[in-house]
Amino acid sequence: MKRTTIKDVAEAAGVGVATVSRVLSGGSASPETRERVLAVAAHLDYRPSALGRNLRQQRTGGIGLLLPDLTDPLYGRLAEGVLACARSAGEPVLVGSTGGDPEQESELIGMLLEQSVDKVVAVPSGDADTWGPALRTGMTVVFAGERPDEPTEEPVDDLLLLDGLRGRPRVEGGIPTVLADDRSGVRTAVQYLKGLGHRRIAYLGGPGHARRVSAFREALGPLVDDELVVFAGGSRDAAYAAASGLFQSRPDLTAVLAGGNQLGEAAVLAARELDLRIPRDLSLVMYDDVPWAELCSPPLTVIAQPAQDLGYRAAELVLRAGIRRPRSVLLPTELIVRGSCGPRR
Amino acid sequence: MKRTTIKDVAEAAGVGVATVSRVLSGGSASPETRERVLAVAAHLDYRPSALGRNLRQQRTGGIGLLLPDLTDPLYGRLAEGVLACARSAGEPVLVGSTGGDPEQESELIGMLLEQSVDKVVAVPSGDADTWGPALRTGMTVVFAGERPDEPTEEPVDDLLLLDGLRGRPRVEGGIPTVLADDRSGVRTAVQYLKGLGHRRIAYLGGPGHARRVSAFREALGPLVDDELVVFAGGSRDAAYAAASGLFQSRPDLTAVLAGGNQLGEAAVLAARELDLRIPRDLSLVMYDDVPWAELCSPPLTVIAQPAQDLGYRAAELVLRAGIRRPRSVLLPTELIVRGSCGPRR
DNA sequence: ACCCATGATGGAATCGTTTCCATGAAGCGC
DNA sequence: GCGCTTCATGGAAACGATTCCATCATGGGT
Repeated sequence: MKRTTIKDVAEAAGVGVATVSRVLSGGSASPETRERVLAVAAHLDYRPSALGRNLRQQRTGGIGLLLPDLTDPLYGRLAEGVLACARSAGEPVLVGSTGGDPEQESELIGMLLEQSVDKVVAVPSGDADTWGPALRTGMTVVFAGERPDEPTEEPVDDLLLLDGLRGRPRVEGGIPTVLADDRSGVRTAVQYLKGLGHRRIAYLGGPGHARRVSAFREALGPLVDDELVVFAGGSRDAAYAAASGLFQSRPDLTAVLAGGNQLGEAAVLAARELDLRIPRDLSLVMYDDVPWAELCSPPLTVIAQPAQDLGYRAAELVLRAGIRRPRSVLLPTELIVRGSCGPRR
Repeated sequence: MKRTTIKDVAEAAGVGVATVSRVLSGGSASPETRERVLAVAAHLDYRPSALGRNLRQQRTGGIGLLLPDLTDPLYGRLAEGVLACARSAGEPVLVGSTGGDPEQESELIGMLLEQSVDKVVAVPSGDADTWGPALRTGMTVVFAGERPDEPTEEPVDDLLLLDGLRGRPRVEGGIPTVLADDRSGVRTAVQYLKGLGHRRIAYLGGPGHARRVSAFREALGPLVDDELVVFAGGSRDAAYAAASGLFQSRPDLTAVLAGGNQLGEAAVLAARELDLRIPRDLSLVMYDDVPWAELCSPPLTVIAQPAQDLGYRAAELVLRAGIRRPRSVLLPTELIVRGSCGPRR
């Protein structure tokens, strides 16, 4: 049950190991030697061991993928994107799910470090401190879908960051990031709701929503009401509690923008529980298009992000790093109007 | 930017590399040496390279995870289970998504082989041929959630297999498998529907549903109508087409069991399109509980599988293999009654 | 006082691959 | 025919860890 090594192939073909290695990695060799080696290798079903190669070359092929939760369809799609890109490049993918916890994230980074994985795509939960060690050892990191919260949230800062997206060094230390254009997505949704006559619009947010919230405030302008911007923790229960609390404390609101699909779920559930009819009593726009949005009755109006592309592009960036200095990318979002929004009652 | 190696630690601590290795892996060493080495290692932020270790030990820690599609919440949960178990064991996880295609599965197995991953949890798409190479090289494989289709589907065979679940060698060559108890899940659902008075009950199935279908036939007994057992390919479109075709060709059916959440989705959509009201015109039971099942209106009655446990147990088995010869496991399913089933109209 | 057991320690081999370098042969121009 | 270049080729080093084995010191028993 021993693995066949390059040495076995070399012996069987009557050549040296160096020659086998060259043939297999495309180096120069005489046609007849090449043919013989190839034949023998195929016959012995030889597969070069990635372990030996990586150890020698001081680089592990393979990319790491860190995200908060594979259960969330958004991240599931993102992961599929990364997997698709990695597969076409023939690279293995190591995944870890952080549960949104910076500490677990940090632990998982440690594991990747131990595995000598030097290319990572991450939906970050932690901040600069969490990612410092990774960067210091020379890991190539690309963030996808999220970006570590900035210490300050002033609009001017955010504008600078957007500017950075067009090529300037990033505030986080130049980590390239693939994001959906939340700003424009939120703006479109808010304007749509405004156009329907809504004035008291709430934002139901989760962790890491600094960008979306600031876009929300900006789009709403003078209409913004701080009481209508609420945050829930990461869990389903917290989301439900937040939604329910919001609807009960402010029965005057007529529209709500849920910042993620779990929050949207919570909003639908809470509304049903409180006998608020959608869209008659309450208009709802949910961030992220998921299959069940169409199954809901009424079907939910959503802001769709190209989740799979997010992952694919991020993986592309991380693989190309070194060849070309990676730049950040902003992908478009789309407002998909279904049936969960109506005119202000 | 060079990695700090065991040699660096050894020099800095004024000892030999062997001593460092021993200290770090719990071998014997004098207290003061141990302390000094530990201090130096911590100070240099030393992490042993998994590459070196694995190469030497001829075994890669780390487990491979192969499943059809991370986008499907069922597999997402299963993956989270595997990840949770792996994390608690400190093992990295390599994932691949096969798209349900045996050829891609085979390719991914090849990649795992190259990476010297010798422990794999898989939701298999291919058959014995696909998995032969993996087994021949001594990989420890555990199947989860699915089992490769048997060449024959005779009930007697199936009974033998169930028997096998209690500990006898399996037909596939003894690969341990962690399954949800589909047989009992389907039976419960069918009896529930029968109890509501339904007689013409359809099964809407997908690839790899041999077990569920045979359980369905068995539970339905003489009521079974071959025209009411339809299969769709893996895609959403195929599922929708199958559901729509079924409803149109047999308007006399009064209940349907959808064999997976994508099929359930398709059924809800098709029913809506054809103006069939659930549950008035049509009762629906869906396999697998997903968050949106509760959001649907009416909320869907489902057969819940412990997807996360499936993954966790499978990972446990694959990690324990060698210590204890792994046995197959059957986990219970549960019928969750919500609002999508009514009495026969 | 001597010898043996015990335990700490470091050197060196090893895992499978890539890659540098030396060797030898062959081809070519003069 | 000689010397040069060019090319195929194989030996050996290197990667970073573990582990076998030899060495050395110490301590206890006789």
